[in-house]
Amino acid sequence: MNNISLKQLRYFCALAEHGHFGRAAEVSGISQPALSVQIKELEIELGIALFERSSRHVCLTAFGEQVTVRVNEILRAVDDLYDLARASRDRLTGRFKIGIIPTIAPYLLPTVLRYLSEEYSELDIHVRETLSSKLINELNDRTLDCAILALPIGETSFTEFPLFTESMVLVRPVTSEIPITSPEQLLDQKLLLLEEGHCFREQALTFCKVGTTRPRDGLDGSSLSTLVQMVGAGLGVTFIPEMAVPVEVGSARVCLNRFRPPEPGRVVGMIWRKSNPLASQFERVAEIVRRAAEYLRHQHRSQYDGLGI
Amino acid sequence: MNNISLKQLRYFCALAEHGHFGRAAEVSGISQPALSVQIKELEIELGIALFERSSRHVCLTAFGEQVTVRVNEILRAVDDLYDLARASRDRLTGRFKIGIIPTIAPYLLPTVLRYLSEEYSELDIHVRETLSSKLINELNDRTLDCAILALPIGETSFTEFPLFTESMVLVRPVTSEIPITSPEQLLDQKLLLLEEGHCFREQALTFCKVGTTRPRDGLDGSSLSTLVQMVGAGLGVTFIPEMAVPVEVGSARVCLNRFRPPEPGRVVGMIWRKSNPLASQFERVAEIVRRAAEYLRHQHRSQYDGLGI
DNA sequence: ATTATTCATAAGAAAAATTTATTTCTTCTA
DNA sequence: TAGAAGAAATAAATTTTTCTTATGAATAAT
Repeated sequence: MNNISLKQLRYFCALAEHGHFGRAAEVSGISQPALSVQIKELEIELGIALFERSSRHVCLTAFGEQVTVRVNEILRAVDDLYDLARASRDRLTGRFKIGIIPTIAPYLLPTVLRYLSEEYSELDIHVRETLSSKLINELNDRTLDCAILALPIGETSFTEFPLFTESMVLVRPVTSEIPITSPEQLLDQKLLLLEEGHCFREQALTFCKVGTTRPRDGLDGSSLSTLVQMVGAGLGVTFIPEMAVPVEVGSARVCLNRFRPPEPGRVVGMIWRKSNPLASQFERVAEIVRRAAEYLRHQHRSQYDGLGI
Repeated sequence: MNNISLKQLRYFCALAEHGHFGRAAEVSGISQPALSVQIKELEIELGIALFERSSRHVCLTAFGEQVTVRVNEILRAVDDLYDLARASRDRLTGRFKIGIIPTIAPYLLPTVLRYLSEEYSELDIHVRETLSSKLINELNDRTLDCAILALPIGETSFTEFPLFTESMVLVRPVTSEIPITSPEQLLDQKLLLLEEGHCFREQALTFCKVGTTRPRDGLDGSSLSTLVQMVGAGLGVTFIPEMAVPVEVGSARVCLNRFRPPEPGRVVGMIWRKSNPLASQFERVAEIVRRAAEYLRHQHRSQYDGLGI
């Protein structure tokens, strides 16, 4: 019930090369008898002689010659594994699946992808955009490697890496003259929100000190873009995250207001499974994402000016 | 100074397939701890994790996935070695180098090659035609696998396999009316011989009871064909081996005479190194050569009729 | 003949792989 | 929330494999 071993194959190559048991053994760092035995074992295992021994020379049989070619390929392939490992150890390679929530994706993703592919040229990046809860499931399923979403998640199996803090901005019709005195008051001005499931919805409601359970009046939008357009049409007011402002507020006839500190907002971060062996690599990835976000924020900071509430 | 082993790679594949240490171990016919240890060793050796372990699942890392493909190829290549061995064990394959002396080659070779390639379709046959002494050197050098020549050689390191006995035939000009009473007498009729080195020359001289050392008169020919043509031109007489008759005696104006039994002749046989692992195969080869020669002899037996001396 | 070279074999030693038993951690359940 | 069950890691002991040293046998060189 024995089997060919790589050791035997390496010994075989040494002997094929040197044509001399003693020398091949020396090169292989073992004694001559050890080599003799292993070669013999290999021949027994294959059931056919690899070498022709005579007192003066040791040389390959025709079969041995055929084997040499193949064995060299095998050993090269094995050595390639080491190379592959070395390459993978230092830098992320292969497929990399990143999840991101819809209230961040459109604004952050273009820059992040640019930054990432600059840093990891060989990385095959796949993006999945969906709600936090699904991202978390997919992370647990190993369908995703990491996800960018609002912290905290509160699962002990994940590492949470905070990227940046993002303020909420109030979006009102340009015609609106009503002064705002308190967050709660906004509810009376028809607060438009994202559909159930979006964490940003919950964050907005929390800010307004309203429980999630309270029934809404059915004006939920499926995207921030839709919400802003609705506000522009005078249907109500809404919040959007700071980062969405440059993209969503352009054509719409709305005005923006920042809040007085402490501004309402959320922590956006990256998470991954603690058990993922690439965990250490992910910190580098997260850092790149952070820088991408910082760059974006810097770009846009000047483009609008809000009034404190 | 440890190294990857094929065992580890097989275990790796089992685990990659089953995603469960216990089950993979069972399939591999070892205990779970043994598998755990070997996988860990492999990961340590590569310096990077192959699997992501968590309480519920064991699954490949991105790196592990890359490795799977390569390892499968490696294991397949190793298994191919077994197949190759099995194929080579029962039948001769690969390159097969056969030597043959010039006084046999042209007559025997076409038939032998046909017979051989019929029997061993995958055999890559190389032929070397030269003098016995060179053939023997090349056999010792392992440049040749076997040789067909006149026996005996008298080297203990070779196996001598007799193929057939071949008579010498006397070739005289058709005009010759001189009766031949003894072999010695032929020398006076200008005996034409092959150049120094050809064993057939020595065999002829031996028959005429003349030592090799005696200086010749410079009419040596380089081939049997030349000799026969010279005889036809009336320059003398010669011997040729029986087998050469159908090829060499056609256009030439010569007549042939067989000798009275016991006919002079030589034993043609095949030799190979005793140490060659394919020795057993060579007996089969020799048998095929023998059959080829027999066929030839049968074909030609009727084509001429000699007169006993 | 004698010596040297070279591979094979044998027996004991070292190293590696494996087993059983146990621990740790997580998840599932009552 | 305690406890049981499942799964992998670890530990210690054992078996298997590989290796080393010593020796033998065959052949070639002196």
